[in-house]
Amino acid sequence: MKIDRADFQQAVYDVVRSIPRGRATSYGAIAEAIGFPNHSRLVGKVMNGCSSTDEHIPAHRVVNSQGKLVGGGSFSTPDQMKQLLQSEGIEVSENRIRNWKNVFWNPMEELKML
DNA sequence: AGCCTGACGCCGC
DNA sequence: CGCGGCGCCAGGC
Repeated sequence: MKIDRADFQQAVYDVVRSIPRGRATSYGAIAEAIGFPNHSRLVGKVMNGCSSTDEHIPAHRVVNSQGKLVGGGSFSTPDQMKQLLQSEGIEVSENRIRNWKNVFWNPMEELKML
């Protein structure tokens, strides 16, 4: 099944905007939540363009499955992502979220019942 | 159409 | 625990 760019992008934004402050999720989790388990990379692609949109997307709350802050390159500075997370109370050490297990926010658990 | 790349993820070493 | 390989799919050349 082919994926509609706009639809996929919208779905991703919708999920990301639903991420509570002080929490974070992963690309794979988002992809799974919107029904495309194998499209984690596309989620990343979409997030790459998040800066190009007017929607205020908390892109900094999206990291990889290890809780690592990959993607800092799309921010003003690589540390921007880290700073934003820390300002929300998320502890980050060396480009990595501490307590990732606890900080992780599963979109499926929160959105599947909608 | 073929080839390379990428904000990923998992498994092996 | 870091590194590398492979799978994944869409997009740019």
